[in-house]
Amino acid sequence: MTTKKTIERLSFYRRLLAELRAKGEKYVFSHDLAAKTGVTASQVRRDMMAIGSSGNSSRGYFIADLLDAIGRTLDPDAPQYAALVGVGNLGRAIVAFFRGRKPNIRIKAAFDKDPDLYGRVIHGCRCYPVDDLHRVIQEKDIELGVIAIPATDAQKVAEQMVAAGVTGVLNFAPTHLSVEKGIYVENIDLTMSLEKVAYFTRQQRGRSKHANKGRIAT
Amino acid sequence: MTTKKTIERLSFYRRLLAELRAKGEKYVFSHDLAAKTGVTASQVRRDMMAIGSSGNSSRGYFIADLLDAIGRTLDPDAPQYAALVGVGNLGRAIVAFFRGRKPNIRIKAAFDKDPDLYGRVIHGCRCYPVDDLHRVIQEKDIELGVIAIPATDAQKVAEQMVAAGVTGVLNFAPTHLSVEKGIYVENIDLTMSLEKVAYFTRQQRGRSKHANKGRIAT
DNA sequence: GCCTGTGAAGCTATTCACAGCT
DNA sequence: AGCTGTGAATAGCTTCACAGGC
Repeated sequence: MTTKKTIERLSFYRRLLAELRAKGEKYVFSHDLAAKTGVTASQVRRDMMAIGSSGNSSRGYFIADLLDAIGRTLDPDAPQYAALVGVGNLGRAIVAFFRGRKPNIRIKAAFDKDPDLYGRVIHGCRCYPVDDLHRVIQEKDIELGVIAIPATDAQKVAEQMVAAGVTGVLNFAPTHLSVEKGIYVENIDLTMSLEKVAYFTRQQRGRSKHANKGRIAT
Repeated sequence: MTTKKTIERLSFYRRLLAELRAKGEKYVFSHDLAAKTGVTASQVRRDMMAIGSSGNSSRGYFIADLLDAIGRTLDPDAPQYAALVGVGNLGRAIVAFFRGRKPNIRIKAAFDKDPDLYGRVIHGCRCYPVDDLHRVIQEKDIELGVIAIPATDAQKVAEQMVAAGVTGVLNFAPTHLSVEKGIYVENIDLTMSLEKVAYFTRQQRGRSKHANKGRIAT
């Protein structure tokens, strides 16, 4: 089975592999990839197994094969569209960040309650009033939602999105979204992450042994 | 032991508890907190145990006690300062986001290689050239770093930060930072998170059973 | 000799289930 | 009756270690 943690690492390996390919490399050993991504060699091999990719004892893994296999797992066959709610500082940064990055996963509409934004195009993405959320999501065939608004309004917006047909949400609001089964929610909580860094940094003051290095943000 | 996952949940419980307190509530049961945060009641009780907080069978947990105990665990005794590198869209959003949010964890300086920014104050945070990184980090007694620059430059900047005395890093660059033991690194990878949402959303198309709800971004 | 693929072992995290309290 | 605290059970994830291949 392709588990959550494996999916995260695949996304990570892929970037590395793409770099290697760009450098003209053809093959890679599990321990190379491991060293570059900060995981163990066994882990890399297990992950490759999980996506049905296999290497060869003398040359390691064939990079083109790996990239194909990872693509088959991670990339949608048909494009998937996302809508963002909350065109504040964070929302704009998110739109800018994803612009053109993944051709098959695109933020196609942005919503906000500030009327000054209606009709404006922010980093290539058109803004709509939240009232049009249902209509626009359905018209544009959007299935992913990105929530970048204060915690107080997040639950309501999530419900509206789901009602309109969204089945996966990336939530930046520091609150638990309660949604029906079958809707996938991924949370990114900036405050929590910073608190975590601050906490473990304090823990490590002095005794620098058994370092508890954070990994890929899961 | 207070493990990584527990720390994440504590940060989360705290927000809920603060809201409850604001509403005038005095006590809370583990299953209430559980329902509101999307974890199980046992989990809540285990977490409270981990920070040495205990409840009472008839009223549940005393909210003020929990908040104290969580604060003792999560909050630094003395303020901890952070520096951000990369005053692009994302960097600005991060600075704006944290501004005034945690009095004891503050972003005190921002660095960028764009000379137009030098001396400017972005969302209350002064910008410096990256060349001044070492000096400013030492002068301002900064121990946390936030990296919001492209992957290509991230490793180099991380090394400079560590050399200047930073011991914990929040990394938004989609790359593995290789740092010496004893330095804590927490990664937030936006591309990966969106890919993950897209992936699991596809998995759930059709069969909506055994929903694989994402939790707190770990 | 050094690599992959993988069963088995080892860890870590979560949930169960129930004794004990109020 | 319904809650907390917690040993024991379970589930999930990672690493070990080694057989087999080039």
